[in-house]
Amino acid sequence: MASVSTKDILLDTAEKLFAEKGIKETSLRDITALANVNLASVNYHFGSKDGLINGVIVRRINPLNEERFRLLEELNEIYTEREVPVEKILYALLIPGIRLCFSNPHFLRFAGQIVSDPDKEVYHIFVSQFEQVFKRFRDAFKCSLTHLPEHELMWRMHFLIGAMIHTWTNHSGLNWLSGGVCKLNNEEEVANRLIGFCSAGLKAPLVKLI
Amino acid sequence: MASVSTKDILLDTAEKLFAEKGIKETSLRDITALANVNLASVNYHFGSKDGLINGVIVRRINPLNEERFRLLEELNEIYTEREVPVEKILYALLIPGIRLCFSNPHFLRFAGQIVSDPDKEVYHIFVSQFEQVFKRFRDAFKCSLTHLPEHELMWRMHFLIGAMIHTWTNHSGLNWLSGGVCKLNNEEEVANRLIGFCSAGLKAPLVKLI
DNA sequence: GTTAGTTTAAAACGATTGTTTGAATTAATA
DNA sequence: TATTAATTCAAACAATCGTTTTAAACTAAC
Repeated sequence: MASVSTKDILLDTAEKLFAEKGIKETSLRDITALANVNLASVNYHFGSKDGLINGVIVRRINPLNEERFRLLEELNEIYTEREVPVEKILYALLIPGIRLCFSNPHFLRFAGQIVSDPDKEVYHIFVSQFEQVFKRFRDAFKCSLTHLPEHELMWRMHFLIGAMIHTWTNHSGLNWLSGGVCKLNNEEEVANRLIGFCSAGLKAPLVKLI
Repeated sequence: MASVSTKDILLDTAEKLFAEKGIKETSLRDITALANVNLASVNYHFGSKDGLINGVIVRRINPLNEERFRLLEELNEIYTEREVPVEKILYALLIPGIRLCFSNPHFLRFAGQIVSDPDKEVYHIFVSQFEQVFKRFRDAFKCSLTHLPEHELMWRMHFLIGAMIHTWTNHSGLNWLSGGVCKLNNEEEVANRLIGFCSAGLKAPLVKLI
């Protein structure tokens, strides 16, 4: 009992292989072989491969979103009556994911695959979890960007979410594209750059539509 | 001969199904059944499934990138000696993809899957094609954002690429997240919003790193 | 009209997939 | 310790996959 359970070993190994090889490209035999457990244990503990995928998601997603909400709550307590700076809200939204990228390089690469997978019902599990986050932070931004029409705000949130997800999944790609110039030294540095970019985008003057 | 060739029917059908169901989730039998051609014709015309995937990519990628370069060249001819506005460069980079999204809703959803797929060698085909685009536009931005250190510029390009890809793959997701408020009326409108967001991000003041 | 090259047809191949089975083993309980 | 429940194990299952094969049909040039 003091030792790590088969269930946890499966979750860890699946998370790692899903991120490295892709979800569809990873067979249950790959996972159980690397985890040194029996093939049937996946169906025993999780019911199916989809159950395992689901298990990998929920283990990380809830703490991630709770941390976002906690940070946002902290801001509301500090900035009573005053306007919360956009950068602070962005920090609450973005830093939990970036921290997770550094502490666990696997999960959010795996998450990125899910977001761009059009078929899976797993996609809806993941995105529906994000719906609450989107709404809470939309309301927070609304209070600090009062001049911005709501649909314009949501467009811009859409773009920043794209930058966020791409940072999750492809930060090794930037190292390559930049010829090694852009390195990922620490999480605060990445967060600051992303926040700088996105806050400017959110605060941009309204575009004149033709 | 005047009729559409089997090869083209296969490319069209594969592109459509890859985008709708996912690459791994689409079997050659799915494709050939919908295309009303024989199963073996895939291997005859393309050698393998990977060959077909490759065919779907190269048919669209080259015209896309050529259009980007053409628009960039036009700018260089117009703005001789003068600084090219960042918005104009962004337009050259972004509008070909957005136009493709509207004229062909399938391909760039398919492309989004490839970008977030860590395993496939198809990924490298796709990304290596983008390497030239990245470098050409990096140099263009460099001339118009002279105060910005190169590595900072590349970070910001990384973020805008994320916003771009997310716009390709998930613009239906925004419609859903926004509760139908954000609609995709026409390509120029989407482009203007994305350009507004990204140009502000590129021109943002330098962040002070701790 | 014959022939050579190209394309399609139907069937089968071998490999891999997620899943299930039933016995063996371990752990927990009383 | 005896009994029960929980877990692990090796093996097999049925389905699906990409690919290959062999024959038939078609096209175009001589």
